[in-house]
Amino acid sequence: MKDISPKLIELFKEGHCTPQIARIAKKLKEPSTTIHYNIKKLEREEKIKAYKAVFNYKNIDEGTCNFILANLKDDNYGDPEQIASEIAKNPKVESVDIVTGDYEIIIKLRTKDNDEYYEYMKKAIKRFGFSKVISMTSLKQIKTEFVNL
Amino acid sequence: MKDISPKLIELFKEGHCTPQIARIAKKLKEPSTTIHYNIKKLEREEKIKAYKAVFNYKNIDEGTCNFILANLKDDNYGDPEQIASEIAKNPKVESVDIVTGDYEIIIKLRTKDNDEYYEYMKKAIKRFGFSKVISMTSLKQIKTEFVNL
DNA sequence: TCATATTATTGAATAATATTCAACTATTTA
DNA sequence: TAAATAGTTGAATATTATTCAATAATATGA
Repeated sequence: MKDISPKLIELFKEGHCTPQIARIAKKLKEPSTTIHYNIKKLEREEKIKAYKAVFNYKNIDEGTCNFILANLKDDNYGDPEQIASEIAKNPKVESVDIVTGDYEIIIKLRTKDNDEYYEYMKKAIKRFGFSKVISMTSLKQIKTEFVNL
Repeated sequence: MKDISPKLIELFKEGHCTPQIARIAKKLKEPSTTIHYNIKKLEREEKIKAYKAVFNYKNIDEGTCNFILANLKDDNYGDPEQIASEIAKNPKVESVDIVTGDYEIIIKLRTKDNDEYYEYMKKAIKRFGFSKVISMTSLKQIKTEFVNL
């Protein structure tokens, strides 16, 4: 047995997919060469970043989802981008934004359960120098990544 | 001229992509039939929801991104899911979650600019019966949908 | 424990699909 | 309005996914 699934999930989170030209062509009632041309154009213009999969996170051991609003300690206040890039490296982190308002950073984090979430927070507060932090746990996800659940 | 791009972007937001089995096979150094089998298994088990594109939103007229935290008026308080589903229908809405904490709903909204954002808010507050609302504008996106920008 | 059933792996054959190409059309530019 | 550029398209080709059948590994149950 070759436990390939976790590797596939990892690859699919970021890319390793490709457009279905024939199906789109049929749907839009255009020749597939026309669709092909237009997709390549979108890619050339860098409008498309990646082709990837969206998961039923409950079914892949990432059933817990939290929005974390954080402030940085004064030491790091000047360079939030650097910190944000570090945060982004974690594969459990779905998104990282630097935002306006009472908090500087919003992290969307997907973990297996509350234990894993707690472990993340414990380390993150120390490592990234968060000062004020609040979390909002997603009780119900209606739409993610533009996909209705 | 056939202005196909907007239609493609719409389709790619939700799906119309497919895995690149051959490339994954090469990467993982496994036969493509093995990769194929394992992907189909993930789909059968409903672990994969969709295959879609991620965009450089700045390049597709969705350069403005806001996190909206909202409370519902007492009238709707009992059925936030119904409201959330309505909110999710808007293609500018990337995600909708019902969450713990001071606010009931988090919306991630992508608009062309602040004007479009303002128009959305004006209508949304009325239509969905938001009471307290705060917005956090994303000044810099480091990672979205698991994809580093 | 061992027989049987189920699940997983894989190479070879086939079917489906993307890609290239060249001719043509529409649009933009100067 | 001529020339250049960008977009459309059918036919040919190259890639790739899919099916299939054989085999191997693992799980199940008496």
